[in-house]
Amino acid sequence: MMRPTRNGAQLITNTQGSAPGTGPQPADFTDVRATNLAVVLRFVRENAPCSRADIAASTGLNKATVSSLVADLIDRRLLRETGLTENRVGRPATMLVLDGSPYAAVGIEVNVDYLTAVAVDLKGEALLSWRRSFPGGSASAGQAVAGIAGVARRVVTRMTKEARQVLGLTVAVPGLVDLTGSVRLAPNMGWRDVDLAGDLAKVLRDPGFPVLVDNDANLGALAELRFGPHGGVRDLVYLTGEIGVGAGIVLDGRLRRGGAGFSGEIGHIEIVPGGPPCHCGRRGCLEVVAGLGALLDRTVPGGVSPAELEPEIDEVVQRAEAGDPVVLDLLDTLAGNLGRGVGIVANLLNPEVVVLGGYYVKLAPWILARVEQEMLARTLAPGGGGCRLVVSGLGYGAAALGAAARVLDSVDSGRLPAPA
Amino acid sequence: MMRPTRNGAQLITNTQGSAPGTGPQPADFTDVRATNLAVVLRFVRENAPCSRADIAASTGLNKATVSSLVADLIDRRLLRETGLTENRVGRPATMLVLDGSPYAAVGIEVNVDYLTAVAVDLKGEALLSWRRSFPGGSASAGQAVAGIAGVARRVVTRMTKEARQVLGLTVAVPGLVDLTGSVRLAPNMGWRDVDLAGDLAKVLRDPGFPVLVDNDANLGALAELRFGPHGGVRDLVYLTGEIGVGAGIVLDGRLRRGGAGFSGEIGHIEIVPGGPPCHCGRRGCLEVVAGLGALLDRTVPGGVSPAELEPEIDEVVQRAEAGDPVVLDLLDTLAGNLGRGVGIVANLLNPEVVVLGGYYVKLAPWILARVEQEMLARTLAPGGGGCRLVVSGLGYGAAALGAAARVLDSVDSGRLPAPA
DNA sequence: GTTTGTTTGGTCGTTAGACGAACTAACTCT
DNA sequence: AGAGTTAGTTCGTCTAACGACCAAACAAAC
Repeated sequence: MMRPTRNGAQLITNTQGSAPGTGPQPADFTDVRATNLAVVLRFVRENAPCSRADIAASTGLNKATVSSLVADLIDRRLLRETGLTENRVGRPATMLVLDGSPYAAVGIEVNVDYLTAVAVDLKGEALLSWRRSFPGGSASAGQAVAGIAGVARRVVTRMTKEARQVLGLTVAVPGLVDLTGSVRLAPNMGWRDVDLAGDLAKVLRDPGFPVLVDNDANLGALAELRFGPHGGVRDLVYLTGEIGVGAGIVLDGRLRRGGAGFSGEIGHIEIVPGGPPCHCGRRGCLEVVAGLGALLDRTVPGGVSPAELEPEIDEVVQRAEAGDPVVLDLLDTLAGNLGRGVGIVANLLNPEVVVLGGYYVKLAPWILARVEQEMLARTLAPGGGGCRLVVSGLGYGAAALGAAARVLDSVDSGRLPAPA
Repeated sequence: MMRPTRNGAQLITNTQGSAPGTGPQPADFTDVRATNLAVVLRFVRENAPCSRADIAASTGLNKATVSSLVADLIDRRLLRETGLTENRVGRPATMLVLDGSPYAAVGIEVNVDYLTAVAVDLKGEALLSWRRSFPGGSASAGQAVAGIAGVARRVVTRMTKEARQVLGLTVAVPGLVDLTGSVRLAPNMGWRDVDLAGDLAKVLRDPGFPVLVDNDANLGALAELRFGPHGGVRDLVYLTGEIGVGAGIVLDGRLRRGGAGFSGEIGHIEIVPGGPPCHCGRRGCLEVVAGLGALLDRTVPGGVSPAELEPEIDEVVQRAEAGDPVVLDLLDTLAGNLGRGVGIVANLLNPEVVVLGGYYVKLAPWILARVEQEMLARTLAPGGGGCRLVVSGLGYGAAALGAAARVLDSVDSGRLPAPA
């Protein structure tokens, strides 16, 4: 068996929210420990059930070190010993799995018309999945905060009843979210400069876990990265197909949020110069030529109300299935425009995978081929630079799931709960 | 004085070219040491001259640890003690500076018509800057490799004569370079699948230093990051203004190359649907509506020969200075199109800075304002999300300088020369 | 000049934690 | 039963950061 190379790992140092301009943090022994604990945790996540010996062989860590790390993780109730292996030569191995029972990660997705809450255990398995209607578009920001906090509280009490400790809460918002978790602009919600993370922490008064806020597309990308069928992909772009279009950008294995946290605003890239007007005041934005709001405006007489997005999409699907030439033509045009947007992404970022999410999933049978064809035709690198176009399998709760995944990510990168 | 927080630094672990899919590398003590050596080295680079006590106070490392690390770096001839401080209360401090004398980092920029070689010392100060004409467009790849190797050899012997050890050589190429340093496609050079890094290493037969190859825009971005006046910027995009247009993308402090290394191909994003044809076979690419090759085709009668790019640009500048309305109009159109490209970048990546490089520098007086205006008008985030547009001050050797910076980067991130 | 205070930088002992080797445990196969 | 194999633990070693202390070298106050 090949011993893995050990050339230059990146230590986890306590640089969570380090000020920009702060150079690289110095490291000490606790960083080594944190790094290795995270390594073992992630290995078990990806290879459960597995033995201490497996971990040592695959990671290159010493057997003794692995034993110590595993004991630590068991103390923290992150791992659990399960049965022994049988029918094998040699001493049977005690297998290890993630302990699903003591913790929960909570994600809430805020939308114009509804609010989705999910909780998952350490393994990422769903514990709870709620969907409530929610007057996000019409309520004030304060009311919205109260509504979100109410749901969060109910989720937390439910988890507490199951004897689970909540490790964190992340809220997904469709809009520009800065790096502090403050919503700078969310047109569909009618929000501007709402310090959602701060307000929520205040309303939940000392919840005992971190409260984060991020963009829905970013969190959708995290959901795909963790729960999607893309083994070990390090460069991925997720596209939300809602009323608007947003992108979540993962490069080298991590979300890239840009200088202020506003990356991924692909929806307002100009695709058709002089094209139809967009609510943002410009013309020909990707959102108006490949977004679903604009599509429905053209297929549904009398315009689209955000609250009724899903049934209207279903109607489009039915008409497409029935072969309605008007709808098929609109979908083909949409696919062409979307393909041009994907082509831009492929040229500029060269991701391994672009995932179509949201309602694009339902429309995939009629748009996927054309989108891919346009993307390939527009990338300089042969074969799109290896970029694959796939359809999300996560359904509509992707951002909420990604919000929960965000919590698990912080655990995986070293923020472990204290031992009992 | 505030003690810096020490919460979660990222250790340098020996993961230079770790296989994709390989999880995070486990860490051991040597990683801690490497991380801290790099921290001290970088601190001195940014704060020279400074004392051991300064380093300890600012980094949070223990004084004893700093002494040990500094001794190690002095052994490796990376640091040097200089004089003592005077006229201060207390014991005078022995000041430390980067030792400029024993090492050199070499960068070579390959272009269609010329070849630029630079060498810098540890401080980044230029030791040598050559520019040779070079029949890159007409020669075969093999001849080109021989030519590059020849120049490299001369630089190395020159450095050796000055008693300097060459720490590495990086070659900048205008084209698609994969992650192994193989040139997949360089239209202007007429190259396809040339394993430049491998071939050079072979021709230089065991040069004793690593030979890397990267895209010219990527390396331009590194040059801006290290030598440009952008203090501590973590998200930056560099645009090359040559015959074509390329982008080098830095996010969270590091180059992001994409899954295959082909990121940054902004030149072949479709800006004007149905626009003028591009040599790549498509229409309306940024390159043909904002590239300098296309500009010169319209201003210089009889088309442009790549070998004469600079004088022709100078002629455009003269005509612009003279107020030639045709040229001014063309430049304004170019600026509008370029601004749309920059707007795409700002929306998608939200960099703190976009740097215009190459020959855009000479044209800046006539294009900068319009480019910025278009960029701001097209970004969803207010104020362009904080994105500043600046002109490079590095001149034409930016990619070569960045190639050398690439070598220094690898030193800064822990790849230190062995002690004497 | 003497004293006092301040700052630098080094020494020494402590400690965390990874590593290697040896060892024990528990099984299968012959 | 014995040989072979694999798992996991124990123990001693070693690296390197850390805290405390100390001597050196200066300025300022007296």
